Amino acid sequence: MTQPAKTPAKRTLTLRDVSEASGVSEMTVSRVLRARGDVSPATRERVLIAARTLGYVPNKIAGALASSRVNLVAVIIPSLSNMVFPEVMAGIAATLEDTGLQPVVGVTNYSPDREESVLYEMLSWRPSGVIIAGLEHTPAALAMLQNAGIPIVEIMDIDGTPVDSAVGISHRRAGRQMAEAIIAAGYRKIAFLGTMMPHDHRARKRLEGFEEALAKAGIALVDREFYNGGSALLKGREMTAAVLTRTPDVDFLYYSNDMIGAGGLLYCLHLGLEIPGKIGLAAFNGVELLDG
Amino acid sequence: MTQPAKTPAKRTLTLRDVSEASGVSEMTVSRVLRARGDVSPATRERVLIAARTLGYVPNKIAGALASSRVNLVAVIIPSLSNMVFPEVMAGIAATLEDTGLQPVVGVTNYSPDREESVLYEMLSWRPSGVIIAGLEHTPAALAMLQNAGIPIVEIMDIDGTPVDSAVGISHRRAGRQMAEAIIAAGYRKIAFLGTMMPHDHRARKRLEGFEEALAKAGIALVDREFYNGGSALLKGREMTAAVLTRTPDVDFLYYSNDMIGAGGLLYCLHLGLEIPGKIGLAAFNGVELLDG
DNA sequence: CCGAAGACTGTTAGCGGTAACATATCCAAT
DNA sequence: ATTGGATATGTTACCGCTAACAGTCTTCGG
Repeated sequence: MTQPAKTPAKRTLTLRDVSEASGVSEMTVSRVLRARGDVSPATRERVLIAARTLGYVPNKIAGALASSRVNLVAVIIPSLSNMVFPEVMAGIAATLEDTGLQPVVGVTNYSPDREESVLYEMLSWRPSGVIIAGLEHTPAALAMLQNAGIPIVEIMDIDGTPVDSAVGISHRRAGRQMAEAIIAAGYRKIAFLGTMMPHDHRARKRLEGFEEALAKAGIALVDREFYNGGSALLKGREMTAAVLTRTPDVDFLYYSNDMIGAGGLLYCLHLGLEIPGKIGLAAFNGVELLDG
Repeated sequence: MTQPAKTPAKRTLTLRDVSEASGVSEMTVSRVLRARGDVSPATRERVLIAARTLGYVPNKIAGALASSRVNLVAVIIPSLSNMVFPEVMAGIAATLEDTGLQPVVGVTNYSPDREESVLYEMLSWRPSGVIIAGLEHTPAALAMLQNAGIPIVEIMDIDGTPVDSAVGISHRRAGRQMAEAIIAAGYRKIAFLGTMMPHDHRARKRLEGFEEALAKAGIALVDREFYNGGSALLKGREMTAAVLTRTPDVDFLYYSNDMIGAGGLLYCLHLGLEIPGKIGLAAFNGVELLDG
């Protein structure tokens, strides 16, 4: 079986190929391609042309091993199906844009065990840093984070103790403030509609803060409806229908996330309910929508 | 400056550390950790305990270099802010789940140049395969894909020629069928609301197919409204308002994506427009919503 | 009791780059 | 002319791990 001359047996290219094609040492090629150290313009040109002609793509695996420098940042989040996370990703990507760092996403599906294994997998690529959502981790995950010897940033929550540093908001406080605003607006028959995920600690903390503030005002939730799965308009409709049927005198619907909130809003409009007169709605996270 | 005995200067651990701690060769440790080859149960146990005690995390960079095997699959998509893409990601992740392969996402923001550089960056990690959205790429990107020597799958579109293999739907045909259905339902004053992204080829093809079918029925769009940016409820409202003001007699609104469609639907409901009597709406992609 | 066939473990030689140092070259300053 | 210091390029020794092969030690049939 012969290869046609035009397809030269396609071995993957190495620095050596470029070096031979341009008549300089591998080291010089390496310097050109990384724009490091002094290389004469003429040589640089020759090398670049050779590399481009051959279609050489550097092998970062070898480079990273040799230099023990990796331009990757591990980003570990619970999900992509709630728009908050893609938004956070976009923010991270934008920030890293001109640092030479590259985010690599890992998704845990709100499972602590998956978080642990995703983290292990990511750390085995020796990233320069870790950005991870939340402050709650398995003991093994915590140990890995502590021993990784790289910067660790825990995001989107500050109600707890960070391994290294944490940025984000207090969800407990957000829940409290939401409750206070709702009470101040005069609503009293308040229902909660949101995620049941046992491991969505941020949602849990918001609800805790919310109920705490309600309790302080001597109010309890008149109804609550939980669900599993991503945030979706349809879910919001269904859940709203369920609550309105079960508890017709409810006067406020508090959603744990924006998308089901929007679904609920759609449903209420559909029913012709007067908003915010007859019934009020609020949700957390806020796709830019509002002004029901 | 001395280190306290408890914090032993934290060098990063290697196979050698585990090998010394368990009294076997590095090779044997390697075999245990990869569950490859024969190792006696007793030895395996000792090694695993040592590894766990030390908190050893293998270095995949070195492993990949030595074995030239990488368990990564590059996934290149235009955006994360349109829910289609996170959904596709979830599907890919689920499929790869038990193959030992791991998806790595790259986002291009619909820019061909960014696609090219993201691809370059990804290929430099020598992934086992590439999954990339769309069939339109820069010449350089095409060359890289062709020369990578790994499986390339172009997804979400089949209106064109794939480098290797393509899976997805024909957006041109989808656009045509949508138009035909709308015409069949009796609507005639049809407006288009959607993305202006010059490089969203799928949206473009849908619109082309749509107009093609309209033309065949002797109909032209009565209005069109374009925008930039992610799909968002608010945008849908604004655009819908603009169209309804500019072209009051419009009887059908065709949105290029589901989220702005939902925003438009909200707005129409808000106005109290009768749907689908007075005005019809349709959108592409479909977050599970429907039944306006 | 010997040799062959497992079963287990060790040794050696890279994988494809880069850090660090060594070696030219060339030119200005003495 | 000599020298010192840029400037430009090459050499060497790994980075941490694994493929391939080379033992060593049992076990077992004849």
